Amino acid sequence: MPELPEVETICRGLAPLLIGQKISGVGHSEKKLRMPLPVDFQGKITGKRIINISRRAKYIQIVLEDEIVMVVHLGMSGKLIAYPAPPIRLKHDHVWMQLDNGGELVFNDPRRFGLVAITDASALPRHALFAHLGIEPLSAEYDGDFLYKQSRGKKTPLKHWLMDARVMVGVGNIYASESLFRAQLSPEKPAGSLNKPEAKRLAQAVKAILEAAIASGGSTLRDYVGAHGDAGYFQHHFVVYGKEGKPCEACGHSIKRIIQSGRSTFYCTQCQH
DNA sequence: CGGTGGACCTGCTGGC
DNA sequence: TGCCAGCAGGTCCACC
Repeated sequence: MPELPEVETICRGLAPLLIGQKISGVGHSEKKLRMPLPVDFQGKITGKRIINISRRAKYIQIVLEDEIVMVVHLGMSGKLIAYPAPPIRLKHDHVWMQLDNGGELVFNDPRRFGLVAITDASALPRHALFAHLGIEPLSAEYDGDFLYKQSRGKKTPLKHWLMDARVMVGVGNIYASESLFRAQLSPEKPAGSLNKPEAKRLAQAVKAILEAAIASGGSTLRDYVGAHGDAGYFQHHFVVYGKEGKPCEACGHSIKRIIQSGRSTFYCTQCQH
């Protein structure tokens, strides 16, 4: 479901609602998520105060007192919502945490590709979920030179390469297509065939798309909502994603949909090479 | 090692 | 109206 801009939006929305609150009670379903909940999940977080909220890749990190970090990944369909008062239990609610201001933080995920984990802050970088993650695309180190070097020798199509979290994190199916259109690069072009100007264009395009999406509060397609349960609106700015058969806004040529690694890719065969 | 394809889930939509 | 194929914003793992 959510890519970097959606996760970032959720973190920014949750921070003022959660920081300083104490988790006074915890409940959970018995359904298996991508990973089982930690042993003694309730015991590990009950009574802890929330110190900070941050994002790494598509993971939400909720830092608790005593150097404990609760990690939440939303998978394809997850939501993490802070309610001002205890809500009615919904189908697919998997974890709910009462806060000492009377509110409740709820993780709901119909498809259960998401997860909730607990780790020590000091162990976080070496945690299996984080150890092999690539660069943050909004960091200063992410630039044309980086992409050029990383892509040498790679035959992988650009679209798939952009979504490889071992190279760079946060770019998913929507923003990969949108970024490649902006960079005027074909999703089928082998990553290793990028020249330096193309790599620079791609780095700038990815940053620009992600930043614009964050500024719009992310994209709401089916069911993504932010921390307050509200929708983003970057979907209205999609240029190619979901636009199969529609005219390219640059040249008027019909937008094409292809399948790459089992996922839909949208692009303009006239503008992108 | 690199690349592909499937697995993990539920829910919604569109075509018949 | 009902049914079913196809599709969905992610990640991991087995296999060639």
